[in-house]
Amino acid sequence: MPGIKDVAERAGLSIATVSRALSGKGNVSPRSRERARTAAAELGFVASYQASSLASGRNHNVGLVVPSVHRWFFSSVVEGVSATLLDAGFDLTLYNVSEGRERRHSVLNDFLLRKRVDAVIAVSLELSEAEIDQLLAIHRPIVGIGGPLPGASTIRIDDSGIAEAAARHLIQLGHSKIAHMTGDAAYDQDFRLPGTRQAGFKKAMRDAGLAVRPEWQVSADFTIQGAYANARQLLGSSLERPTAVFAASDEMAIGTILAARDFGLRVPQDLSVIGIDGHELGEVFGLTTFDQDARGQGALAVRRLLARLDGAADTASAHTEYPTRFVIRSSTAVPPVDQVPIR
Amino acid sequence: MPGIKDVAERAGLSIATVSRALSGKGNVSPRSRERARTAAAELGFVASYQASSLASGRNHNVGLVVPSVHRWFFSSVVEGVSATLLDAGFDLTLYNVSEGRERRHSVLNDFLLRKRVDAVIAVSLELSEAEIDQLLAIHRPIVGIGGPLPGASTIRIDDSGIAEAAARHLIQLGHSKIAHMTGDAAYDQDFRLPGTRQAGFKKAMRDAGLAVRPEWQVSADFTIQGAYANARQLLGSSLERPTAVFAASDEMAIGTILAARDFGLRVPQDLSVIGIDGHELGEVFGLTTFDQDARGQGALAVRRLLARLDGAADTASAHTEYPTRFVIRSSTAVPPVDQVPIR
DNA sequence: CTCACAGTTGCAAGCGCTTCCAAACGCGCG
DNA sequence: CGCGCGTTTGGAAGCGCTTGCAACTGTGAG
Repeated sequence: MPGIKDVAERAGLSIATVSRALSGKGNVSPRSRERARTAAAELGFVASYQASSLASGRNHNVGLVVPSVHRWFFSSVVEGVSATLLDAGFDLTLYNVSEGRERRHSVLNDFLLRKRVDAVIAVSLELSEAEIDQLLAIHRPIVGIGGPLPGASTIRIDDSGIAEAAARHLIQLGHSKIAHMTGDAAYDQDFRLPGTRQAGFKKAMRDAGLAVRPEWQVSADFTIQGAYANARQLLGSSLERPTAVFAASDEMAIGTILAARDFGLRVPQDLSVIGIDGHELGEVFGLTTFDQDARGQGALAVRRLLARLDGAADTASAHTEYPTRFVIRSSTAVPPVDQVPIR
Repeated sequence: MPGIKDVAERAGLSIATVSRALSGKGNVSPRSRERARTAAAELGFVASYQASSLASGRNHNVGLVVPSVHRWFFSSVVEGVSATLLDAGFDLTLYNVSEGRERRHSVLNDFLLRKRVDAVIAVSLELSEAEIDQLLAIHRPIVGIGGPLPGASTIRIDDSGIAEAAARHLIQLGHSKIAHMTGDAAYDQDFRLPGTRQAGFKKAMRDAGLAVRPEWQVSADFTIQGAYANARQLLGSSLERPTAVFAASDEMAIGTILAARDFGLRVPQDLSVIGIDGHELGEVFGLTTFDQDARGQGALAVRRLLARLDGAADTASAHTEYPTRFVIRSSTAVPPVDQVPIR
């Protein structure tokens, strides 16, 4: 395996000049640069990351911490991050901490601290103060996506505002019996967003003078199948049935639609359903939703990190509210006539 | 940020001894080991990966190349790989080469060759000879999952056998008008599996003396939404309709079921559908399928690599046929009576 | 023709570890 | 009590790059 020394010999240059020529830093005459380049190409030389990291302190590697890689939002972010990073010549080290708290602990402690990453992107992670301190202590740029991350730069959508708008959309259509499917309590430890979206929902209901019925507040694990099971409970119950469901994610909205179909409920004639995400599958179900461009959020996070690594003005605590797009499809409509508000 | 030197000072030992104590290699008295450990703990010292890699040649990092991170199979593999690797104290560098050929090229050339990874796992990548040579040239363990990878160790399921069994299942139920939804031709460049599964399907049909009608051979991009669109074409066509569909993946099977529902077709009364994968969503749709434990395949790949890194006997070209499990649910049944084979 | 200066280049000192080697040590045995 | 052996230890040489520094080159101005 060729080293920079071999390239230097072949090019008839010193190691130092070759290094500068290939890295693009420092002044090198066009002629030397060309020589170094061809020599490197001929030998198939690529600088060793570890050696150059060690010497320069720069790793060309960012760590991405996600709570799961299966759920739509996370895999979309991974995709956006990955593509942007690869373009910039950076490696992506993935830390999937789905297995719970200890795993996360060891990741934070043993892995991120090993100085292998130049920066870290944390997605939807609600960290303890101690964990945050630990992260900040390594003095590397951090950006959080989709969750609060005190002390770090964050990118997130207006969860509560969107939830409010979603509920309002249903209300304006004439619905008053609106159920909300939120994230599991178990998840709320990590992601505050279920709570935030729930808050937006409640606000809209309150503002409209509508009751938030506890029996219509259900939760699931953010997956289609989880939501499906719980929506069956909700819709199959002998109690009064809501005319609309606002699900905190598209996957849960889809699960709800599937459950509705099982009971012969037509969407939207018998039941309106609205989600949040912009899941690719939404189109198949005609799902009305708020499209949050998760890929784009990932890409933005990377761009921001790279800018900071390039010494951009300190945007350490820049908070971006990523825009969303309201996509009205066919899963929402006026409530069934025989069920207009009684009042 | 503390270095090994600080630990040595604090412990009253030499750098060399501390290194040995913490890495567990070489002889160190229990007393010194203990001292080194506590000193390291007190300082929060963690050895720098790049320095130790540079010195030792071992990286504690494996590269994972996947064609996508959205599709079920890949994200499941990522999960299995990630968990197993993290347990072993290894980092995972993710290369998502979904963006096509050039991206893949640059990944292979610039990234993997940078000697940052100790081993690589390539998922469903059909590589050119040159690319394979390149990979093998770095002299690192490689294992391929779900696709052929000449010269490397591979893990895969018996694609053609399973496909054959799936088709046979339909045939034994009495179906003769069987459609097959395979992977897009575009994908076949990368993954030979659509072709392999198709071959199994055709064999079963041939063996049963059944015709493989070209108009019932459709393909999609392996996603639910892609399959949905194409299944609508298939089922909505004015031509005769098949009584069963064998989809090369669960996601495509689900897309097919959704399309069937659109046309008022009941599954399985009017249409039987069978898939391959073991997708979590299969349960919601009562999908009959062959469960391939993708997570497990990822985990196995890692274990195999680690064994090789530990100097296990050369299993460089070990090929494992990963077992699958036939899961019969409610999406397959005898064909509708008014449509029994005409012959 | 000389001087100053900006643009190039090479030398060599690290970056923070691992590991070879030889020296120091402790022990049991003759 | 001394010797030899196996164990433990520290010194020091790298691993393959980057980069500060000083030396060098060529240019245009004086």
